[in-house]
Amino acid sequence: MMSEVRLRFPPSPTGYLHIGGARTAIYNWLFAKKHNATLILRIEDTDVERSTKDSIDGIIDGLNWLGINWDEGPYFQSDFLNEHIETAHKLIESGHAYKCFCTKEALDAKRETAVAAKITYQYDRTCLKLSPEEKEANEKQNIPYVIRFKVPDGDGSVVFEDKVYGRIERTYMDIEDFVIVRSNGTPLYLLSNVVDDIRDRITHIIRGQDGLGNTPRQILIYEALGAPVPVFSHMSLTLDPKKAKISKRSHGEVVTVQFYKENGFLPWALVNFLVLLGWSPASDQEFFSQEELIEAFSLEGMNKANSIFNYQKDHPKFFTDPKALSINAHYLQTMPIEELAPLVKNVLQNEKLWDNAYENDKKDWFISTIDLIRSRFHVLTDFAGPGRTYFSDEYEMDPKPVQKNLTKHEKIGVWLGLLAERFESLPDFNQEETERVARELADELDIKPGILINGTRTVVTGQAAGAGLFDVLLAIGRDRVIARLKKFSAQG
RNA sequence: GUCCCCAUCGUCUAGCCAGGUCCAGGACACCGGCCUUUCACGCCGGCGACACGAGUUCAAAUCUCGUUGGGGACGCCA
Repeated sequence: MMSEVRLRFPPSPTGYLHIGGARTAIYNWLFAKKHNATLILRIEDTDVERSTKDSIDGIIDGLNWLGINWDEGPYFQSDFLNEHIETAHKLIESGHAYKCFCTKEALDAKRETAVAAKITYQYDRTCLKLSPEEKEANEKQNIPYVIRFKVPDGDGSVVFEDKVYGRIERTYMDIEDFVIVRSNGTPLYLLSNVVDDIRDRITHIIRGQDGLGNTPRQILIYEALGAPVPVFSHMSLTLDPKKAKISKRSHGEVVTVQFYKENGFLPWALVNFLVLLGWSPASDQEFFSQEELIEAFSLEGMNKANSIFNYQKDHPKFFTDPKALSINAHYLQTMPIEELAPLVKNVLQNEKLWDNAYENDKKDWFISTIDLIRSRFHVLTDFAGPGRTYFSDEYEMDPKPVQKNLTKHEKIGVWLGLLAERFESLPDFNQEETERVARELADELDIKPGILINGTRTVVTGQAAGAGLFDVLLAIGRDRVIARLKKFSAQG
């Protein structure tokens, strides 16, 4: 019987889900799907000081939104504290760990001295060398102690085969006897994480490269416990354009998943973008359905070099990485329109632009209109921004086209008033007729048709860009077009 | 200070493991042209990279060593 493949995503709930964490979750999820494995969500909430309920909710909400589902959990690390402590005591009994009575102050002093002298600091094993009598005396006096893992002696080393980075070796001498239980009796990450992974029978660990340094120490714990060591895969990190690690603290909202949810991203587009940050398929395919991505995914395609999340603060055109935007636009413009409609509904509802008729009497109009205007849109929120003019009579006038297409022409008010009349007397308000009439009028007035056409676009939509004008006119509808033109003409 | 990792266009990357088909391919961005009534639509084109230095070899982006640069870890955080 083949042994079960099990993975986990273990966020610590000290903030919102950020794109780096999401990327880790996505890779674990893809690997799990690909190998028919079990994915576990485990909340590592043992840092009581910083863990919050809001953060847990935010992380779960973010994962749900992205469509990343898990098979077990969420489990909470804090539920297993006793097991972690028991394990530490087992390690003492088996000679793999020992009590250390050194005070934090004494240790800090030693460390500072070493740093000042530019000497590498490592715990000097003072307490390992304690005689049985001294130990007993310390214990009788109830001197607080931490539990340290005893790294094997000699010039051996820990070696493991990372699925991404290859063979990694770390000599015992380079590893100090690390603390696994605090003096207040609570366990530390290195220990808890391993104990939980053993209990959860985790076989594959996919995590950030910042965990690479922990791996040799964790392997030592697995070995001391006689537990099978999982397969490790470390992945490159996501950096900002200055090559600093991204964090909510220094980068703000742009690095949170929530931000993309609020700014009109399609969840799958974000997944698609994120997965390409540090991974590539064997082909040069860039857009994937979920099935295709699971099929294509392989650790082989992981890039060892860190990648940059290329967003420029205050960029006039791109509010996040341009590639993310272009991937989102691609999905927005090509996805089945019936799938897009409810998402647009949601955006319009949030802006109080929704009309229930869009799902009944005006359904055909609604569908054809969003299909028409989406070709220029990049994010869902565009439907309520530049797209607002289709759903409301109150819309912004972009000053640029106003200047270029209206203000520049003294008599434009009169001309557009005339055009409105022609539209009014048209037996049939369709594409051919509206265009014919507009061109005829331009001819009579001896002006270029573009003047009338661009002026109309500006008045009717407030925008410089958009679909073909005569399609736009039909979408907005005869009555509203005429009313808007007349209103402008009267003001002009 | 110690240890670990990495290095191809501005960005994401292909190619590297099995050296020649690579004066290095794709995508996004940028620039130009075309189309057009407009445009962050579409089409066509352009710009643009093997960090550096040695070595191995008939041949190196690909293998080796070094240099430089970058990142990460060294906590009674996770």
